[in-house]
Amino acid sequence: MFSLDSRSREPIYVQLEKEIVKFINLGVYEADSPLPSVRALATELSINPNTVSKAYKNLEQHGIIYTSPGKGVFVNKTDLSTIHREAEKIVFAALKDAKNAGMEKAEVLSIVNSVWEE
Amino acid sequence: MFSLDSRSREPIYVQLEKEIVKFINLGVYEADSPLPSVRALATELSINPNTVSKAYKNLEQHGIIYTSPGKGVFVNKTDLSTIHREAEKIVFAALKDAKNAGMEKAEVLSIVNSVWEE
Amino acid sequence: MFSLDSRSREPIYVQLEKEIVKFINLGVYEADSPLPSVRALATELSINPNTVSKAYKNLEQHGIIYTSPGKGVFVNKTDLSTIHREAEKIVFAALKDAKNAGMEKAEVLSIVNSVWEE
Amino acid sequence: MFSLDSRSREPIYVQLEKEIVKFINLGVYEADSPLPSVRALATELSINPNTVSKAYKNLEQHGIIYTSPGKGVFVNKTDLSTIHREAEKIVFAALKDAKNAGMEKAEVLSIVNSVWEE
DNA sequence: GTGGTCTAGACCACT
DNA sequence: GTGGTCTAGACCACT
Repeated sequence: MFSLDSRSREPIYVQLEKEIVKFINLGVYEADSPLPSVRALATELSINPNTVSKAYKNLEQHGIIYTSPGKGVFVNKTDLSTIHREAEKIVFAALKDAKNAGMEKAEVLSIVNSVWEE
Repeated sequence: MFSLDSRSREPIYVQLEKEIVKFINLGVYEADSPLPSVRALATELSINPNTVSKAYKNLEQHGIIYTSPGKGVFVNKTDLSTIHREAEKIVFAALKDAKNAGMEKAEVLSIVNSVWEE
Repeated sequence: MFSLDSRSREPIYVQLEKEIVKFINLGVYEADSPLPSVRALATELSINPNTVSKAYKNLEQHGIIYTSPGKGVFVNKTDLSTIHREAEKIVFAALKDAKNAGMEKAEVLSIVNSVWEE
Repeated sequence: MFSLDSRSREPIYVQLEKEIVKFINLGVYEADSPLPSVRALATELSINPNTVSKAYKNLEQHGIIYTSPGKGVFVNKTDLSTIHREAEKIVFAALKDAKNAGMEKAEVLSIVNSVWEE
């Protein structure tokens, strides 16, 4: 299931959001598939229900999932454009910082390859 | 001088570290050049001396600068290998996340170009 | 609990770091044990939370503890190699100074015995 | 002449004191030998005269040198007992810390040998 | 509740 | 003048 790293500095709810988006992209969840309930997921991942709630709420605001009160949480028809735009911003910022830190274009390209060739 | 964005989510001391590294990479500061004193820089940037101190201390731990209490802060013979390795990690993580978020390799390459061609 | 000497020339945060490492070595804290919270320890030791934070942050940089913001501070799987190397450097420097100050090898050996025989 | 390291965290005046004591121990300076004047030494070492003054003053308080107003600074009949006792304290403290940090007796002995065998 | 960031301000050692 | 330590206190994000 979703893998989280409690030792990481990245907030748990952010990790969880990324994992869910990843699973949707991998096709594990299709449109209208149900996601685990807040309680169930919290128990399974041994984290605070508030943390799951926060992740779900954020994903809902991005239009990635929707909640049907009394029924549960479901995956939306996949429109990942907001997620996309955010990812672009993050990549852009990371690359700009890397350039300022003296990284060469060739280095970045080799990292890009290592990530996308695997 | 160093440009900071107080409204950014990124801590001021982190922004300051990046700015200083950038300036060193640009050749503005050479080995053994003095950096502005903690107090002077704090006044100029309208931030607290402790915040400047924190940035300087972190840069010192990365071996980028050295500080002589009573004399000031100086740029080290530039060994940016640790900074390099950190930048690599950050870029790697950002790209992995972007891939998981559904970003295509072509998209990243175009971002890489936009950053390095400027 | 941890004993500190506010009149010592040694900074409180350094004393605190040494005390914590000592306790870990004594087996008082095992891997993943929680350390007292920043606030709790500050109150108990009658020092400022920032001072505790500083000690914790340094120990984290040495890989001895890890901290999950929102959850607490925990002992890492004990890899004390960096601490070891630092202790070696300090001992080496102290002995070299002692030799230069005219101390005889026999004297040092008797000090070594007095420390390790207890 | 005396070697100082401006990058070290150890105050310059302390380094200077140690160097002078070392030279006396090595027999470079005998009883009643003149030491360089404050000004001359400050110029030669490119440091602040106040720093030299401070070192001389401390050595005088330890009975290691004496100043003859109008004549200069001279080495005393060598009674290094206070220096000795201080070195002992420092070594003792360093070894106690090292023990608490998990260092084994055997390790220390090998360090002792490496320092005294050379 | 938890730790992280930042400010304001004091005091100290060193040059 | 310089940086280092420490306190007091506010505010924020995360669980």
